[in-house]
Amino acid sequence: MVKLAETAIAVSEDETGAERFDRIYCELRDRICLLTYPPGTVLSEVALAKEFGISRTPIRRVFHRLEFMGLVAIKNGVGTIVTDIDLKTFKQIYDLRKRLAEMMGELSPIEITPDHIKTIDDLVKRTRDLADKTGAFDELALIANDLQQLLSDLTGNAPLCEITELMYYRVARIWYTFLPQFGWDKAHAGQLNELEEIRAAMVDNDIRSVGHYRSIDLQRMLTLLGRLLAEP
Amino acid sequence: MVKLAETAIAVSEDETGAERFDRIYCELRDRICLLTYPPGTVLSEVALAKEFGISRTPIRRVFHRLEFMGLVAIKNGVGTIVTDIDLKTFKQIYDLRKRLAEMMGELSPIEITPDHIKTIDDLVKRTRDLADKTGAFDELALIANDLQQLLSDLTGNAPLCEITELMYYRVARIWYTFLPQFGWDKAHAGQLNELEEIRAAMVDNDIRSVGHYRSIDLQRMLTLLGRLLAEP
DNA sequence: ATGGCGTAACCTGTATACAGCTTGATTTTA
DNA sequence: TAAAATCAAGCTGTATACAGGTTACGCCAT
Repeated sequence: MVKLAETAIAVSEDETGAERFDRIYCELRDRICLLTYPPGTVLSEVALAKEFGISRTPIRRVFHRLEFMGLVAIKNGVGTIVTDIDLKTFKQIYDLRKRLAEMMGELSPIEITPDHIKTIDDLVKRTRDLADKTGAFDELALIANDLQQLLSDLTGNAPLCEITELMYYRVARIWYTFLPQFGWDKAHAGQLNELEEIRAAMVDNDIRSVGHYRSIDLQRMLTLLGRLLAEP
Repeated sequence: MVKLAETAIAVSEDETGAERFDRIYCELRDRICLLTYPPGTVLSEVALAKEFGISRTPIRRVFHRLEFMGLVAIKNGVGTIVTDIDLKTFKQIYDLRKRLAEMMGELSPIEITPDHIKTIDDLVKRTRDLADKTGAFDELALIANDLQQLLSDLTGNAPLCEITELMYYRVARIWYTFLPQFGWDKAHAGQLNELEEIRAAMVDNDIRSVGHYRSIDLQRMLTLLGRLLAEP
């Protein structure tokens, strides 16, 4: 059973409409990214409406947002289907993300605060604690999500931040699909290595290097993947 | 009276739902970008529903898309308001667009076809014909839109193409706001110059230079704007 | 047995009534 | 007179019934 971040959050009584929209949107987005809904899954408006105790209308709004994010395809008369990504597009997005990562340090960089350091320290610790927990890929994925969130906070150029997140969530589930094939030790070591590189750059208040390391790690991922696909 | 591209297009009888959505979306997007609906305008769901002869539901879908594109802000109980952009965000987007333009030639560049040359030739001609038509800023804007469309066609990396367009439309109306302040001759000469530079690069089948010139012109725009804002 | 057709089940799309929110004008009250 | 409360108008948000599209199953004819 996949543990979802939002599951534990109690729904407040006086939740506003926009808040509820965000809550459900993030919930479904995470379910897709963590493969609770693997590619090809048909999502039902009525079923989800019932689950969240509302009508189809707000669910449809969330669906259209997910469609715009590229996570689902809405087909009239058929259903709303979790999308898959072909390898060519996957590589294109990774190439793009590498460039966007480099830009993080170059376009309106911001100051790194102790809070940021605290966050990255926490992520490093969480990852270290997973060392012997072979196969906990879902927890690795949650850490990756939080790292992306941290990098977003470090991105001073708001539109750059926005499209970086867009591209991250668009391929997150595909990355997650391949993760187990790398083997636990390699996957875990890779994540830990990236976190520690980024942490070191953050301690030096060197955002440019943060982006640089991120970019290198994306390339590393591409290389690993290429090797994996070439072998069999 | 602003001449809109879609206005002349006859609505086909057997138009599918998705086609109608695109048609209305493009129509409203252009109205916003060409300042038919200047920033601050309150758009009415019922009025537009009546204009297009449909109910509020599909109009609402278009509104939510426009909101996601950053062109309107939907406020419960108030209305759907055409957004404005502060100068800081404007500059951030231009900085970003400069980088994205450079990438066009570097990420999966495509071959330039005679059709592409034909399109740019046409744009150059249209611009030349405007030389003595002082004050035809709206036609200049339509040409700028078509140029952006052409550059999208030349972008092999699909996600890059997508976010480039996103950023273009987000600031297009702001650019259009400042255009008259440059004076007709300067605005017209600038546009023509960009088109001819890009055309020359295209004839050489040199996409990298196409992106480079685009980037340079975005910088030129920023410089002009900075001078304009510094003077008074 | 098999090919084609019709139909039922299920999906999204649309229209519409109603609820909830915001705002500003109007009325009431100190 | 001024300030506060009230109300009305207009907006978006939600729920729901119905329309339209797609698919797959089953039936029938060949």
